[in-house]
Amino acid sequence: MPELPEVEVIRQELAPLLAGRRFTAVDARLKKMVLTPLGRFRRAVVGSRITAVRRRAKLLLLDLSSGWTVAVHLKMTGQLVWVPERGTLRGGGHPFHGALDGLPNRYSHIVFTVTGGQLIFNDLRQFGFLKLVRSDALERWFAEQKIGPEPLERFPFATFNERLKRRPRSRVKPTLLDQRFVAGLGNIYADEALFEARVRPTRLVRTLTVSERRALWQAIPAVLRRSLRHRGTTFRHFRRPDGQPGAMLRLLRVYGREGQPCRRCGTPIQKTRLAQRGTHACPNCQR
DNA sequence: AAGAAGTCCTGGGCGC
DNA sequence: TGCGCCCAGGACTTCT
Repeated sequence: MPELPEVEVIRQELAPLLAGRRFTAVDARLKKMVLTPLGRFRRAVVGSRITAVRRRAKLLLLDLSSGWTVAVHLKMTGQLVWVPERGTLRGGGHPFHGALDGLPNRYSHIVFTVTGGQLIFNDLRQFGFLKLVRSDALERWFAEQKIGPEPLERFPFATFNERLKRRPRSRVKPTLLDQRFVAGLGNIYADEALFEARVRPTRLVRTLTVSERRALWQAIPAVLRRSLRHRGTTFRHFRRPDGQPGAMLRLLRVYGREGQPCRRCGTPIQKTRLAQRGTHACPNCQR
């Protein structure tokens, strides 16, 4: 469930906490979470300094002084929590399934000891992963996966429209969710962007008018930036590195609002299933 | 080539 | 009170 804004919030908040610190130990309690052979992983990480904390798509990237980068994918329930040697975690009093109680706990699958604290990878559903990639081979790795353009960086309409033209027969929402089409959207912000652009999620790409394409192209970064300002959406599991939730949930316009009045026209928001995903839309203002 | 379905996994919420 | 079932969905794989 962490999508681009949530991963970016983690990056922004983790970067000053980790910059220049050194890994002194790695405790891989659940080995399958590390996609790299553990001996190699440990040799690259332990003793290395963290030189940068970056993000590409939904991947968080920890650049190390050893020339390696630890790529972290949180998938749906992953969390990266910073526990300082002295200090406390604030849960924020949000409804939560206990995954931050008493860290490290049964969901803490990887525990990094860092000078000054611990960096803990929690993941209730164990879908997330860590992978070691040579820093100078990262771009090649992204290219192999065909990860699409970053919507908050250079993202010209012409490129967006060209990409739409390549998949005329696809429905628009599955297209937005495809990381090869555009990087970083997940179920929440795909629904939010379609609402913002007043486009039905089931529309075939080839039927979108130029003004609808433009509206969608504008809506994507607008929705992501708005979430970023509010430090992301905490639906269940998303936590910032200090354990606090994001504040975007109550500002969402369609996601999670089935039956509630559309904020534009008052029509009850409908929830349907599209490509095996819960899909929220206003049946009146999305055409 | 697109789309449906299966896969990983746990806990919450529901009906009975 | 408790059991069985479905749902949540990121991204990959397999089948149609």
